[in-house]
Amino acid sequence: MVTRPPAELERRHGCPHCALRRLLVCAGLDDDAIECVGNANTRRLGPFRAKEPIYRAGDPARSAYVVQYGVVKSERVTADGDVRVTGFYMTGEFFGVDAIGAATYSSDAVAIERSWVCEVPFDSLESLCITVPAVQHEVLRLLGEQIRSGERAGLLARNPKADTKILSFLRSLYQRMVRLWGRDVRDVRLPMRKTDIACYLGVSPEHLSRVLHDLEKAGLVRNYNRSIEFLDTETLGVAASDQMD
Amino acid sequence: MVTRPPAELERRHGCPHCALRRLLVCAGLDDDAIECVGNANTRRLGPFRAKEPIYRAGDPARSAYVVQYGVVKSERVTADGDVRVTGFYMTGEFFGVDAIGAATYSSDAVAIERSWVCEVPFDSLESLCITVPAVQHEVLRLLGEQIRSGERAGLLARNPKADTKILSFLRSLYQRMVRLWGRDVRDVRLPMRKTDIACYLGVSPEHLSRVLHDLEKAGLVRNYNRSIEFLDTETLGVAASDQMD
DNA sequence: CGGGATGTTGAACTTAGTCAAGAAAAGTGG
DNA sequence: CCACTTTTCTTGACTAAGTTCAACATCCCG
Repeated sequence: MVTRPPAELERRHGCPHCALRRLLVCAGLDDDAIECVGNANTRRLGPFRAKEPIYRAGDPARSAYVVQYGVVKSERVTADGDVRVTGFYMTGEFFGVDAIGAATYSSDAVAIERSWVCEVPFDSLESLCITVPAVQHEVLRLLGEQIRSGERAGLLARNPKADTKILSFLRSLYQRMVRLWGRDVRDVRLPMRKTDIACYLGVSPEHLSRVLHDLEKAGLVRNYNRSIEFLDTETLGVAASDQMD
Repeated sequence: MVTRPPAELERRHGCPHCALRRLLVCAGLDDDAIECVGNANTRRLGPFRAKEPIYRAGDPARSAYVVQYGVVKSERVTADGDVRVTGFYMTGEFFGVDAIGAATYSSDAVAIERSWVCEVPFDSLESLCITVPAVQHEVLRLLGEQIRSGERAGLLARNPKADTKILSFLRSLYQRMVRLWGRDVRDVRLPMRKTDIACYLGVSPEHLSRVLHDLEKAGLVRNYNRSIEFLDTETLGVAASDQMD
């Protein structure tokens, strides 16, 4: 059964076709053009409870998704048999896009907290691209952005210093949250487990714990048991060029 | 001045519009449809000599490229001021695709050895996508593949064990070369410098040297000064599922 | 045939992972 | 709402791994 996400978020990102709508607005289309999005087979799914999968590795890949409200992580089993988190997705962000042109998803997508998502079938998207060139342009831009953000993440991961990786991760997450909420938020708390962050960064949980302890002593963050709060937004928010590596 | 790459390669990948042509053949188009590719503004560039840039970070991003013959690397300066290699591209592979929808390139693309490339302007590609839906489909598939390969590289990079990273890197490179040459090659030699590989993997050159030494003792590779030769193709060529992490 | 770039080797040092035990939350069920 | 179990996180001591520094060998290019 599908219920609705909290009212405030409903106002901000709430239309059932939020994903495509935002895409189209970016593409500079007028209301008439946007109307035809109603024909696309997008639909809202949820709520997913914490730990509930949206899709699993091996499922036939048919749609991308946008987080409408909540937080989703993707993870996969590596060849050695360990699990590794491959991404975190917050309100308004796409996931599953990496499955375009693949037969099946290569990772699980799992809700971290109570979440709603908007499903965007690949074939609907594709036909919409053919109909409306501006949408195609916007979709290509989106895919390019995906490639770039993946590259940034890879660059971050290759940095041998764990401290740098962790700080960069916090920084980029902070920036995403500021972009999302549109204001300078200080009391933002990360919803994901520390183990997930450690797993994402390829760092041992113990070491992450120690580094966070140091960052707390330095006054940059406050270290809760289940989450992290940003304190020194000056240092964390510095220029986007610093966010990589 | 533009001369032509070696004759054998000319036969295999030689048409001036090789990139799009291959794309279209994959898309299942007939010769008539492929004919119209001639209208796209693709052109062959080269030869670039070793260390000569194809584009630089900050240049306005207008085209993707396909390596027609040779090897190209991409690299960028990180926030800390070190240089890091972000990718290697061999004959038939795309690079610069990550700049789609961006104002400028974010990395340098540099020839590693004498190379020819085929330029594919973004706007030509985009209008071709609008004209021929099958091309659009194929381009989306290509971008999806780019995202996935970036994800695989990131996963590899996050593996804490340097040995695993190095072996995975060799393995995936070996598989790419087999795919490229279409036969089981044993005497394949990697064209890039060891320092480049170390830099790409985020490992010190010294450590890479030691690991390669061990791999040579184990009979997996032969370790030349400027390059690496694959010996134990059995172990290196194992199932594609092993190539990540 | 130099001279600069590239690669190798060894030793000391630094960093991060592992193991094990304990503390703090969060979920669970009465 | 409270006690109990489970999960998640922290802390400390130890160990393994990789970096750094320095010296040397080798190769390639002009």
